[in-house]
Amino acid sequence: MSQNARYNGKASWEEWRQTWQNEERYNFRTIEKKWQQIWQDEKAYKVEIDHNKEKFYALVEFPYPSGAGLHVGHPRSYTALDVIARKKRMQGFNVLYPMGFDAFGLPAENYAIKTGVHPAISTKENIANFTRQLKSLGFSFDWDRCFNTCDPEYYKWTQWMFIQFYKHGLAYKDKMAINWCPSCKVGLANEEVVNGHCERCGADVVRRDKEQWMLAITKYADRLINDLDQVDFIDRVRSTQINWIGRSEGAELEFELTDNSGNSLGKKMVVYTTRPDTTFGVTYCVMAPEHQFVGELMGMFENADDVRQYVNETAKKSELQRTADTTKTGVELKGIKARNPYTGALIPVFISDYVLTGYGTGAIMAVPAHDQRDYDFAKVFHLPIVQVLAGGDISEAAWEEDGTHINSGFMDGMDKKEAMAAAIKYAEEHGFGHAKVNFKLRDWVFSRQRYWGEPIPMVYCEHCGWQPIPEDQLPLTLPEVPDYRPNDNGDSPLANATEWVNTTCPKCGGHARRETDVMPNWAGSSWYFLRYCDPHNDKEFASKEALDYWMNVDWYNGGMEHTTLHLLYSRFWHKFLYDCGYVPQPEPYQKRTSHGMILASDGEKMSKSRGNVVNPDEIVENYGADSFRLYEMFIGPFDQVAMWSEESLNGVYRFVGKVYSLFKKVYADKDAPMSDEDLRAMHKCIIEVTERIDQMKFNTAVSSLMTYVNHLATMKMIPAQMYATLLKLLSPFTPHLAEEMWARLGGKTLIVTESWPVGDAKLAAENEVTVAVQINGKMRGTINIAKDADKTEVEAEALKLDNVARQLEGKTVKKIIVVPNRIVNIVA
RNA sequence: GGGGUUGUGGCGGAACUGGUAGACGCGCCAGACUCAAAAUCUGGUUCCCUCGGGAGUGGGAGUUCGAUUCUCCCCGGCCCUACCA
Repeated sequence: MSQNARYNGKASWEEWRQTWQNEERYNFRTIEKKWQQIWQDEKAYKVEIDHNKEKFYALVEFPYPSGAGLHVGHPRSYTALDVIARKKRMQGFNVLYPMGFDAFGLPAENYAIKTGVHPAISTKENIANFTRQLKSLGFSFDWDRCFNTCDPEYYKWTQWMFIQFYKHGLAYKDKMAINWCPSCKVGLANEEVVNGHCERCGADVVRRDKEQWMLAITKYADRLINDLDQVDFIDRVRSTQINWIGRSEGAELEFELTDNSGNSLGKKMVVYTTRPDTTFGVTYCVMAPEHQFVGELMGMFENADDVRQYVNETAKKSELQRTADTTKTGVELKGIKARNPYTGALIPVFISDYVLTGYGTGAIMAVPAHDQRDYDFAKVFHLPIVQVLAGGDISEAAWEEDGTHINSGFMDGMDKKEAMAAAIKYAEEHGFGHAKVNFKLRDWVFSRQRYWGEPIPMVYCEHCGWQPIPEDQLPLTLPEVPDYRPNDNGDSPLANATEWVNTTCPKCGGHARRETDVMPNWAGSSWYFLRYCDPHNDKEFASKEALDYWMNVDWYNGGMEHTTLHLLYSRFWHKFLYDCGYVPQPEPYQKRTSHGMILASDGEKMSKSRGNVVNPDEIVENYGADSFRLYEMFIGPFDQVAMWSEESLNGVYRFVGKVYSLFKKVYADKDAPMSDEDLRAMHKCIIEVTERIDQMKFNTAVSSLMTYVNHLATMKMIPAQMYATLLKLLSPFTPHLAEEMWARLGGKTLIVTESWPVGDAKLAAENEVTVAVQINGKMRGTINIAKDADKTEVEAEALKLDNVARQLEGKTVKKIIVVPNRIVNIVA
């Protein structure tokens, strides 16, 4: 290591000392820059595979490099895992803590449309700015592994993986109603539609048919739920995922369609229900207006005009309009009936937009007595309501609780479980139905009619159909285009790059056209953690050796907002690669935690429009990176929302200054003795900080450090060991300060390379304890007594207290409860 | 409607498997230093009080010698999701 850099260019520690020994204030500006330079020059955080060491892979969600720069929310996650990574490193682990950029995305493209600046250029600038900001915070990333997803060397593999999906039949093209944003002129995934609005621009989303590439994530739905048992995800992430996948068990039942007299029309309407046991309460059926039978049977309907009109109205409605208004509307399909397969009864059939075409079979059997939506509909259309579950009063509302079956033929008297089994058995025996599991999860719409994304590596040949481009021709790079605007037909800007679009079929050599849609921005982030293992590999996305050594990710932290999208997609993607034999484990992340958002001091989300955004650069400039980091760890419970407070930040800043100034009291003699009390304070701090970092209780870990510093502050002189221990414990939080003071203390190596202190519980233990004395559960005083003192001795001491004697006057002691080292409760 | 999460001083928040509620920090008050201010340092700081005490962790009940912690009911905040049959 270059001693000069360490000693600010001086030849020796002694010479260097002359320059700072009279310094009053902690000059964080120069000191932080100095250490960042040293870490960079010495590649202090670079890691390689080392089979002699246990690995630890810490991961945070890589940012989208927006033009706005780093948000104070980013460092909450980054600092937390930096603290964990640094501690693990000092505990002897080979730690991989990488950073990169999720660089494809709409903002860069929208910016290009506005200004004409190519997304590649603005993205590059933004990445440079983000990198500068991240480096200014002293994170221990291995920068040699940094990459961004819009680099062809990276997306080459994203495209390669898409081809694997295609080859395994999991990528397919389908014409389907998609969410269409008329403002962005882009198809959106369900997940990108927020309350019927476009997630990005807020415009009303409408439905529109479009040929889309789809990824068959639903084929993995069961495994995405079941394999959660193999990993350690915090409860809310786990339950959110399960909820999103939305598994439900029920049955598909066939209802034969007939004319008014009960003559079969030769069509069987399949409905999905989670309660086949309630079929005796079915009084009508409903199909989605888009259901194929509606068109096919149009000629049968006596009120065909009304039906057509309703179908048209529904088609025009946006998602928002369709879901916002829960008043039931619909039209009866006059002229046809459905036959209840259990009872043989003929019941009316309706169409209504409360039945969705995308879930189940797009048709339902309605049980108004026991489903509120059916109940509401039945009230509007004056349909009979037949109770089949006992309990409740159905005169006002549906009874949605369980109850013994009544009016249910062979199921009478049964409970839910028995009746479900009986109903399904009956359906199977009579050949009109079977048990069926359904999911809310839909297949992943993988096409975007956009420019700034990975080109989908497929060509269409009139003779051979869709063909993947040969893998040795990857990457298929984005062509230059004159205009980034999607056209009103919904075609991608790539459609205008005629030369690029027209190509030859890899199979027959004839004329073919390239796919002009690009991938969604979730593509690149679905496997980036694999690339970190071996980022410069140009033969494979990562070598087997690297994947075997580094995977899984041991600890992944990120925002709750990515729980349903990124986290689910990347788990699916990884499972697919696992099935193909490309990665060693079925799950990518061993442990997933989530941090709370940082709100502005007014309790609102930080936003440009509110003008309450805190700029990290200013914080670093005014308080220093260490104070910033430490404050973000101290701000509150890590998993909960926190409000930014510059006053609290100032308190932490004072603490940093205090640690600096305590150095003046440090004994030159390293072997100076410590009192039992000092030893106790030190070991207590070691134990608490170590435990609390592991539990992500960073705020109380910092409290422990503060308590320890308060102890040091009361001492006249501080033994070097006590101060050195403080620096080591502090180093994950405030690495610059720790390095500087470590060097001033005479440390010849980076504190990063030192080992983490080990606490001794025996030394941390008090030998005298304060025991509370209560009478009837009320505090009346305390006694100081030897630890683990004899019960009778404790009782005797407690009774000796003046206050206790006074309170007990005229009362008889019935019982004395002694909790060792804690409490004495006298019951009188 | 469904799911999750949360409610403790003036504020952010501590409190291990039920055992001295308010750690730590902010703010505030007083003192020191200063012509003064900032910065820094020292002490105090849940509320009420007749200075004996009393009340107190959203509200109400319960279990217990003892409840912020466990059980039941009710009220509120925040986040996600939503006509998913």
